[in-house]
Amino acid sequence: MANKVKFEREQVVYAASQLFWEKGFHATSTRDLQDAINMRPGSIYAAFGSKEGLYCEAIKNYAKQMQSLIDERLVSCSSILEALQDFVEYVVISSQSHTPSSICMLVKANNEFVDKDSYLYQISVELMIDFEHYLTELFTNAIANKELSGNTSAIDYARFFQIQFTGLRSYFNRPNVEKLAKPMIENMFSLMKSL
Amino acid sequence: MANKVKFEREQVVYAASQLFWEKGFHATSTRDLQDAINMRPGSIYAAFGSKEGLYCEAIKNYAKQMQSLIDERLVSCSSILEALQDFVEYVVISSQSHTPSSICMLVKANNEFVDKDSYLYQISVELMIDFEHYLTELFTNAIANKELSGNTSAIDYARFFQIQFTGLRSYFNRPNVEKLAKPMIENMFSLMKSL
DNA sequence: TTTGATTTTGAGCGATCGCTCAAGTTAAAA
DNA sequence: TTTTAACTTGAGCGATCGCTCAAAATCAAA
Repeated sequence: MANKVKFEREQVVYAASQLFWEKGFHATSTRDLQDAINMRPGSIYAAFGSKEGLYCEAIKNYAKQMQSLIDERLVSCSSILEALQDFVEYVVISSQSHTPSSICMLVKANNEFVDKDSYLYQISVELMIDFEHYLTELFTNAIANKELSGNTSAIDYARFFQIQFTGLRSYFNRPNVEKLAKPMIENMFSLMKSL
Repeated sequence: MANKVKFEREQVVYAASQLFWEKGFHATSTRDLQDAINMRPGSIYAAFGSKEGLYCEAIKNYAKQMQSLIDERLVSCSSILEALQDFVEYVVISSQSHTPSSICMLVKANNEFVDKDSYLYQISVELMIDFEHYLTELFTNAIANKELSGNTSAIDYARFFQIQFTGLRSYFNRPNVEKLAKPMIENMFSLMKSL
């Protein structure tokens, strides 16, 4: 052997994800990253290969963070829809002040990487599809639990959820609309239940 | 006097808006712009002051393009809701192949400019609010025409429209979902009519 | 200890960035 | 035709970009 790495990979990737989430890929410089994760270029490139490599781990880390937020609520809430609504309210309302951006990092990535052949665009699509599958499982269970009618398929509920959620997060990325959030989210869920 | 400018400002700004819309502000280099608008740096900076100055004119031009798309349809369609639905179908479906991005340039700008004090972020908010006011007028008329119930206020219809529209455009910025668009848009409008 | 494989460091490379400005070109006014 | 103010050109500036690599530091094994 000889020597061991001195950084905590998980912590470093998390810190990088926060910065990339806030500023996007292009507007985040490697100098910004050096400061944020407290590593020198040589170590960064030994560990992650490139700015793109680090971004790739960062965005995957972000996707996990999102799912964890839902998973926690599935444990503490008494129904799947309640957990989802609590999750949406947390993301759109409560977390605003201590989160890098109102906008989903996957959506930001999907918007930013214009070249459809690029690796990072494809990763963004992959992670969004993963999330849709995850939601579809939840809605499958919600239908089985009679929380939702079976008039709409689980995948269509998942699509509906993603569109509403993305639309809401986009809408609340502007000043002076905070008070509208709660009723709009309630509206989203009552619409969903009426599908 | 002495000499006259040799470029058509409107055409140049339009060409710049297409490039900025596609690639975003940070990923568009001034060399890219030079090629796209066929001007040399000296002329560009004499006419627009800075990359930011040109972007500013470009995004305002984009907002006008959007409103024109609706205005045209208000003339040719027999109701306001029909015009809006045709507009949404055009943007989400028909225009996909010859448009720089599925994503609204205002939304892209709003996502990209993180610093809330920056001029370009504020412009993006301003233009979104302008568009919301424009929509509110349309929905005011639609309510007066009995195309929509008066149970919901015009501004709330406008907000609903923006959230759905943004969510849809985001959803369709991924491959292999084209066939879902038409029914989803129909769903959006039938939901809106049921509000 | 000493050794030596491994990791960390940071000066700095070549490329590209946004932008400037002196020189050349143009055309209305004299 | 000459003058002259306005416009266009493009070489290139200083700054910053993503990234490299030789040297220094580190620590398990000998």
